[in-house]
Amino acid sequence: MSNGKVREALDHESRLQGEDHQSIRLWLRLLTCTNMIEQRLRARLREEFSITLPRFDFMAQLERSPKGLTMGELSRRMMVSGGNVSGIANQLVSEGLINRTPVPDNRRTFCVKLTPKGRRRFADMAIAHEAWVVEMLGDLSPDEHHQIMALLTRLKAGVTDSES
Amino acid sequence: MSNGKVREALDHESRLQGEDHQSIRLWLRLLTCTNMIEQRLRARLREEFSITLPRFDFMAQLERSPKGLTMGELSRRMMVSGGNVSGIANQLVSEGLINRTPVPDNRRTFCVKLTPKGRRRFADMAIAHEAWVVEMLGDLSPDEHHQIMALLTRLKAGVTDSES
DNA sequence: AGAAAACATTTTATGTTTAAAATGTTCGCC
DNA sequence: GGCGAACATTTTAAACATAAAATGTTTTCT
Repeated sequence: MSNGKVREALDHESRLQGEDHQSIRLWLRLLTCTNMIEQRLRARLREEFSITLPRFDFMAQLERSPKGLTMGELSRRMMVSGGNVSGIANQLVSEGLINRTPVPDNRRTFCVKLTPKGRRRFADMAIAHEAWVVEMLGDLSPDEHHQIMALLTRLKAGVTDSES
Repeated sequence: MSNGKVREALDHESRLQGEDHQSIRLWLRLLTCTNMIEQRLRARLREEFSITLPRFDFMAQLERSPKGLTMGELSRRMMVSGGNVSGIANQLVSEGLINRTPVPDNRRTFCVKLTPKGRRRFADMAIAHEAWVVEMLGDLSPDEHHQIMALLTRLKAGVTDSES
């Protein structure tokens, strides 16, 4: 955070216009954009497919890894706690959309995969989901897409670096 | 969503490289960045001040509107459901950090404000919170800040427009 | 081999979030 | 004035999320 504290101390009043405040505004803007999109997707998935966003995300991770994933890997990729993944998995298993098979050479882990039924179900949803995202982000030109991706890459790296 | 469905039908395989997929990737990147920052802030607020992020956000909204806000307005600004705001408000009232006063000419609404105690409490947290955000986003130059803000503004507008 | 550390997952308890129903209030309109 | 629609909020039930403890498994070290 370099000079944040110093400026805070020296210049308490004009801080509201300073570059520190800029970071807050950027963070809030980022949060707003993400929340808007997320809520829209959540509502539509519920309306059209009666599914929740976490369950959809879970299935999306598996679709992207046809060979299957462990619970821990799913937890890491979805950035949620292990217990949470465990609960969602139970529901999807009971609906017959995924299965948990033991791994021969490591009895601690499960390999989680989409069932054929789960794959079919997900395929339908994915087409609609992609269309919704394209509809929301489609106003940006390919060039703008590139720019914002590049900047978010930089941002992500900065956040990662800043972990103590 | 323009030509998404058409390309899907004509070119099922190369779609993975297409511009539709680009939108998905951008959305996922956005989500990842936001989640990373959000989880970091959530953990630190809990460690240092034993407060949750929603409660902090609630107080931040009130700090920004010294004249007070209604529950509905808070719900809209925080982009969470009304019932949620109601629950958080109850907790903050019981801790003496906010108060809910009836509005004379409209008995449906409450005017919610920070108490002096709430204002003092928030001030401490806000300084630390701002430092954390600056630490995470501070790697970006002022120029990059501007660019990404401008692009997110465009993005936000596009999302808003696309609501049926 | 056997103890201890590390690991992967599940369970438990607590708390948050949401959608939808319920409650109470205001406004428009006849 | 009173009926009904729209409004603001709270309550309720179900889903989701987390941290911490518990369970069972593997690895490491001696």
